[in-house]
Amino acid sequence: MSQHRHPGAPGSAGAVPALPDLPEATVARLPEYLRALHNLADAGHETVSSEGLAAAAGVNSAKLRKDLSHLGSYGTRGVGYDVALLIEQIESVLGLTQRRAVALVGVGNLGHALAGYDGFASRGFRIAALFDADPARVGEEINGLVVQHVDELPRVAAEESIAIGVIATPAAAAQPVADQLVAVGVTSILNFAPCVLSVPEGVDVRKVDLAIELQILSFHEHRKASLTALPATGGSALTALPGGLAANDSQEAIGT
Amino acid sequence: MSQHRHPGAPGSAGAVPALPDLPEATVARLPEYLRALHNLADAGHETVSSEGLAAAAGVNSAKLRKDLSHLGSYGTRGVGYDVALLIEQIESVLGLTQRRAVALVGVGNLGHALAGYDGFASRGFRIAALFDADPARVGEEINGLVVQHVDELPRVAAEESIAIGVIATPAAAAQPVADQLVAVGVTSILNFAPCVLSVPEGVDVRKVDLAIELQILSFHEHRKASLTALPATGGSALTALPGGLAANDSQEAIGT
DNA sequence: CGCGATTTGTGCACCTCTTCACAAGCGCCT
DNA sequence: AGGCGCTTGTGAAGAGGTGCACAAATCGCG
Repeated sequence: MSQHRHPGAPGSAGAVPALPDLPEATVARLPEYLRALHNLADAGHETVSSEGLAAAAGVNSAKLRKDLSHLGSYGTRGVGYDVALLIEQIESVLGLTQRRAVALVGVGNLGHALAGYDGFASRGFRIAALFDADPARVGEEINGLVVQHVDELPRVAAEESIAIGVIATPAAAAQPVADQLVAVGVTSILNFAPCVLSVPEGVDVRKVDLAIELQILSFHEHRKASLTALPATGGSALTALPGGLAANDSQEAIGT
Repeated sequence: MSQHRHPGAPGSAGAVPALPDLPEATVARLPEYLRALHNLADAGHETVSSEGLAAAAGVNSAKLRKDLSHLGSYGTRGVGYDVALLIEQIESVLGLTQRRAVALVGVGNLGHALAGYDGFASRGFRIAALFDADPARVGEEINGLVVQHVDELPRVAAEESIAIGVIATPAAAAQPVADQLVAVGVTSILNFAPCVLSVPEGVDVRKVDLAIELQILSFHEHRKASLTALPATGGSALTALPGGLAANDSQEAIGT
């Protein structure tokens, strides 16, 4: 994904809540905890144990405790974590206290859906501008926003203080678009195009490739099929799939 | 544990002999290699070095070589890898020799886009059926497929030999849908709903949460901003941040 | 006021993944 | 034939992540 090296010594803790360099794996899980916490808060819970939160987030409880300990979170032994406080802490660490402006480039099939995805707005982001290179698409209004030509990017980026760029163009157009985003100062890019982006140091790129996810699933499907075909010494026939779920297979692990 | 095996005829991929248990990290990268290889093949390359392929896939060359060695791949020292052969090998390992049928449940905003996403078809998958629980959406035709009611799932799953289920419903509906998919024998699920799915052992779930990706980017953006705002501690000459970039001086007002 | 029940925070061992560095192998050129 | 340059495949070291198990801390209660 993104290559990170954290130079220097972050030891100096001023009056500012020092931003500890969290393990990347922890950072990737914090949003999941946050979502679970919001659910718990909506359900009226004021505190939650690591066990309960871990279950809601689908992780191991020890892992969760270690993750939270990394950001110096305050739980209470014998009680658990204060839900509201923990939400505040995680949102602060993730930088969600300010609503970041997102520019979406490429309003095709997928981009159209992303533009209308309300999950962004509800979780701290504001889609501030839509762009496309196709003049036929410029001017179209989606969700209250008018699609602009990608050449307008420099002006709009400055006006709207774009913090994150989302690329939903065809693969061939992705690299030029990324270059343009970088040129106007965007240092975080979410790329849906199936290609590798080359960006200067200091720019973070995360990639989401829907077909890759399916291919990974395909591998496991393939493997499972070849396992049932193999002479598994267990003996019990795994024929009936819907009815009996043979919990005998302890080797199945869903890794992510 | 025996992972070095010589298949008889690499040219014909009939019944796959033995599936070596690849590291999960390797499996996740194989699709990326595959995409890069297809690009290279289209560009007319017949062979490629690990260095070249690694660059095209955006990874370290040593990592790539180790990944390929895991699946017993045949490169030629001094020359590189045969592009066509490698494509065949990877597709065989990923189980892409057969085109798998995918059922998509939830034809809302995102699901609509997924139904029309041609990246699935071009990479070995066939969207075989669309479902929704909303009667108002049933009957709609998308990309040549008619949306059916989710209650039709058992019948259609059997008819179409559904191998993979994609959930693009709201979070509240995701778990029941997953249960239904599992009940009809689906053992691989790609979940776009922002929630944790609980499935029996032996069922693989992969999750894609678009907002989480943005939140991870937000964290890095937040960190970068707080780093530039901090006065550089003396002596650290290696903090060579990109010089050519316009420094985005958005000062984070970190509350006390 | 002390005790037991409960839950956090963490040291430690294990495991997976990454990266370096280099020997072995291959083709080409002289 | 022999040497030379290039590339693969891999051993080994290191880095990072995971999960167990337990001490420390806190609350409620008798």
